[in-house]
Amino acid sequence: MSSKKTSPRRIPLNRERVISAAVRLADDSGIETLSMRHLALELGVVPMAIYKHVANKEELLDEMIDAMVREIEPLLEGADWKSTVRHRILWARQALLRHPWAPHVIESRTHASPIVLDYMDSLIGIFLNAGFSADLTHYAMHAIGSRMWGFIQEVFPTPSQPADPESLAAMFAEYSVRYPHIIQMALAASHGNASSIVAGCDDQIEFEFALDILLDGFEHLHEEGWSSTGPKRVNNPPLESVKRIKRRKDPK
Amino acid sequence: MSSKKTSPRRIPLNRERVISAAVRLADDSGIETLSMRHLALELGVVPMAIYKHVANKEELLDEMIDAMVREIEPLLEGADWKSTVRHRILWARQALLRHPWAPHVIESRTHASPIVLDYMDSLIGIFLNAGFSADLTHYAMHAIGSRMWGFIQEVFPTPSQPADPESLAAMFAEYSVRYPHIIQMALAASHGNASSIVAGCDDQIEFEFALDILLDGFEHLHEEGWSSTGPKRVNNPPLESVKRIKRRKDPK
DNA sequence: GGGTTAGGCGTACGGTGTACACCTTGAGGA
DNA sequence: TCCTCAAGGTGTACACCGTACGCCTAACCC
Repeated sequence: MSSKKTSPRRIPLNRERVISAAVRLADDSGIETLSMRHLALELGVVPMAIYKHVANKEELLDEMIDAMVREIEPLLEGADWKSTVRHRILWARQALLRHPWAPHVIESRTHASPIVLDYMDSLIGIFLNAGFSADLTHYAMHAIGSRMWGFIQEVFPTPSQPADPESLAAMFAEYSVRYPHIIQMALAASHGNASSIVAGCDDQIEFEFALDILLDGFEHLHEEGWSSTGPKRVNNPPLESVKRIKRRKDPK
Repeated sequence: MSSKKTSPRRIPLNRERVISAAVRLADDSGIETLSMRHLALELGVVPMAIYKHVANKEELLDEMIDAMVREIEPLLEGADWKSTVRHRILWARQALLRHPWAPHVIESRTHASPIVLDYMDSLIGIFLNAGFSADLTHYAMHAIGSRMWGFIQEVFPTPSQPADPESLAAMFAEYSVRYPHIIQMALAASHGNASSIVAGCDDQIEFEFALDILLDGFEHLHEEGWSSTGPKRVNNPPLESVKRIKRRKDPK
């Protein structure tokens, strides 16, 4: 057909193609099936070929997180700190929802890349530019924790329910006596519909619930001149939060 | 020497010994070196011998978490809900600090064991018995997230610093221009001592900081009759938190 | 004393990340 | 036109992992 020169020549791999293929593979098939061998298969290449573009798997995972962070929208200008932070984090959440593997990978990182540091720096800057003390900003950042990346740790997902109705009813009955509070709470979450207990959670609402409690808390502490070494001066009767948050010993 | 009957007979393995050896190995050498082969070596036994007492590694990890949860002190009676929850969680934190591997393992669990469900049920019970609606309790539990286990997600730990002073100074200078806000915050955290930026964090204080903001937030919402479907009736001018926390669309 | 069985042993398989040596190919210079 | 060189794909091999499967031994019970 065509000349031998052009047709069988494969377009060469490069770093970007490796990374985007890894992201796509993790998006589609889950992070647990992302092995160097699978990725190589996907790229039509032998496993070791990947190592010509990426030092090792850890570096590949680092790059995947960078790619995700780059999807987070830039700051909106001119708004107050609270809605700026809020929008930023909810945008991060949108980016993260496209990549379900991201929380797990983020948790396994041992260091932050420049891209990640840029993101954190700009988030910190929102607080500082709003007049927050560096002290309070520091604590606020820790309190936000993984929320700054748009996720919270959903440890121990709700147990899987049996499919057939009768064993589901049996399980429900057993749980009702052994874990009455869990059942009571779960029923409220699913609006009293026992058959859809698991489906009752709305991740977005739950996420914003805790986020807003924290932002409101930061706001109060900021207004009252909070400091980690104890309240400096409090004109009004101190709020519960100000009384509470100070140095403490172990619960023992 | 002694009779052949008694001396060479090894005390047989059992489930408890396997689990406690695994916990000890993870405590001492880190979770990443806890392989079935290493554990077998530790027990003076061949790897496959372990499988006579534990179905597989996942079950072993489940049991390790159960062992950790059992170390959490029982509820103290008679106190108000807030300090009960607070003490409970700070106790959980104490148990967890003895086992640095626990957060990572907890995150990797796919289902909750009866022991874990017991713990969650009793925690939920504190809220419900204090008159919290099941609705608010549900959201509060999600907001607490991994804090109920005594940890928060410290994603991206502070980058490791070079040991020798001059390259540390160079790194500091580079960071100061590229990540000015991070440096400003870090300096405050280490009380202005640039040489101990990393050591500046006090995990316990940070943990209690966010915990107390959340508990105070729950308290306010409870007092004001919060509901996930919107505030039912608010006599006083609504707090910022009440105005804020209601159904919202995506940030888009 | 014969059978049963709990529990430790040995081998083997398929998976992983990746070190290392080799080979192919296209580009650039003489 | 030929040689050289480096970028990049290939193949083999190693150490590690979890664990399936079959065997063997010792203690116990009838």
